[in-house]
Amino acid sequence: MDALTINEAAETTGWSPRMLRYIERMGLVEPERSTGGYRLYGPGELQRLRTLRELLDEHGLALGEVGFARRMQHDDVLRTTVEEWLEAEPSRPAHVPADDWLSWEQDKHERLVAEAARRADTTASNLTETL
Amino acid sequence: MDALTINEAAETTGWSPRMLRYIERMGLVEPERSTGGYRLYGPGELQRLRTLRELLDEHGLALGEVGFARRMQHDDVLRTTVEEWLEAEPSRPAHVPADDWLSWEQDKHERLVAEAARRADTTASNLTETL
DNA sequence: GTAACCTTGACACGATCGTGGTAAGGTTCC
DNA sequence: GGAACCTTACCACGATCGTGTCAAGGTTAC
Repeated sequence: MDALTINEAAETTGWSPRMLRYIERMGLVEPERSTGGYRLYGPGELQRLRTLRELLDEHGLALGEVGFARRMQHDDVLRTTVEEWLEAEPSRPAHVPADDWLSWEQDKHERLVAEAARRADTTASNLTETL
Repeated sequence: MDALTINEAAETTGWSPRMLRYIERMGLVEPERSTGGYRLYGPGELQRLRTLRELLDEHGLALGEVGFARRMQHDDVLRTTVEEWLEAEPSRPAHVPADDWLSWEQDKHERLVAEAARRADTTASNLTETL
């Protein structure tokens, strides 16, 4: 048998059986089922469960957040709507008189992007090291 | 003065003052400050607050979810890592031995992280130009 | 200069999340 | 056919989220 039942999968992945059902219910890892309804975890699902744990630990994420990311990826309308709202962040209606405000927004944007670059850099080297 | 204080902004947007502070704390709408520290909501912020309400209502989202989307947008490593994990979901190569598949995943990880760092860099210079 | 407004911080409280347990019943396999 | 496993469906419980309210003190504007 090249597929594990839920307790075996729990054993090798470190998740509890309870959590495996929870993870499935929010669409993160959905194993095949036997004819009788048993969950059958193949190598792909097991690998996915292990990397899911790393994903959460490394970035301090919650399961619900990954579930939301998945929802955004699958729902085009949701994704584009959220992205549009976020892109309007340096919100600048054409007729704004305050020069100060504009330059401040500019500064903030520079700070944010610079920080992202810095963080991306350090984390990247950390990751390639530990691999 | 063409900017509203927090209570006035609450009045016209339908959010409570408490919620405006909460929204600011998770980086969704960050108003300017007066010299004395008062929040000053300009037309851009007010518009953003109203569309935020629509965004939540239309898609049944929570503030924390939009905050997470923003975090993903600003943190390139986080975004690529989550997207990579999600993309492994649907068409996992069915007959590839587990070892091959794993190393293939790791290669992809390295490529994506390196790309993220590079893009964060170039995007920064692009932005400062176009502003 | 004072009334009205704002600031941060703390306590509170229902709702949801992450997690465990248990019960009643079906499946696998020797 | 029976032991060991699985299923779904509940109840529970601490932690966090979304939101309100209050207190002590600083700011604004007339």
